[in-house]
Amino acid sequence: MVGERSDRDVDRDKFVADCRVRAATDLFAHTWDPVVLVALASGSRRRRELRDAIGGVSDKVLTQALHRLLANGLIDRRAHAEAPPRVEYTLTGLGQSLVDGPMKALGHWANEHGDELLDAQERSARNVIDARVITMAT
Amino acid sequence: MVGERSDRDVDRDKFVADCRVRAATDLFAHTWDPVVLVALASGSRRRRELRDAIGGVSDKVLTQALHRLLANGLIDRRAHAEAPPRVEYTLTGLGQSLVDGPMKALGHWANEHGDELLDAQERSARNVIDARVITMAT
DNA sequence: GACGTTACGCACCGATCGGTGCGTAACACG
DNA sequence: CGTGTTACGCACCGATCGGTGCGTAACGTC
Repeated sequence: MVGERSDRDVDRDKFVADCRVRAATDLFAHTWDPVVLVALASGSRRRRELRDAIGGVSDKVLTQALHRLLANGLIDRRAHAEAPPRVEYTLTGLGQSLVDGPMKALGHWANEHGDELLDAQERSARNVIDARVITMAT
Repeated sequence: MVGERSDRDVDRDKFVADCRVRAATDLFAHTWDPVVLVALASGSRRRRELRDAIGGVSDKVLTQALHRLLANGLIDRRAHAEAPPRVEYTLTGLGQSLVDGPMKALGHWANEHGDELLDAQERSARNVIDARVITMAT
């Protein structure tokens, strides 16, 4: 969402209470962006290493994620003139601050309340299933 | 993303490093969900109040957001048998903990580093424009 | 000289996201 | 009895998301 900001977003920002926080939450909008950040939290990695470490990301989408993170100034890209090509991605100071602050807080919250969250999700999933069964039974 | 979890997600969870954190970041995946949460941080609100306070949300999408937040156990819904109908949405303990912890941290980060983020975004946007101008000029 | 590796790019695709517009049940008011 | 309000539901739509598959430039290896 961020990174493909259009001009009309300026208008939209008038309406939402705190557009700064909006810009921040948008950093989590894409599935793999936060995952890449935590993968880079332990140091710089090559593109292939990232892909393997994360697992389940398609090549194209990883590229897009890296492009967004670069555009947002959260990571750095260093290409070495070798063969086969070697490209290293690293957290910038900004990216590091995001990982150390909000994402760490999110991790703590997930550890403490993750079970509650999953329980609630399961419960509502069961309710949906129950409702489905009932409607099919009648 | 969460709330419409399919069965194959169980397979996917094997790959991603920390699926707890994934479940947490997914809470920010939908544009308006976090906004609704901060709107409810100051106390319970009616659906219409939410819509007006946020501004720019379509009626349908607000409903979907509320459904997800309910399914995730982050908010409560209390319907009063009146006319016109009156429905109050409130943060649950879980929702409150999410707002007080991670989202507050995100707010702090946005206040401190929001400008850096916007600067980086603007810079990359200008580069894209420049590249476009160059290609059009040639 | 064929083959593998790396880091991409590009075309195509189904699924999902968010928005618009319209309908509705229940009641209150004039 | 027509009008307004509230909290939805539903159909339709363009845009975007993430995935798959294929191509490629540059080099080392056998």
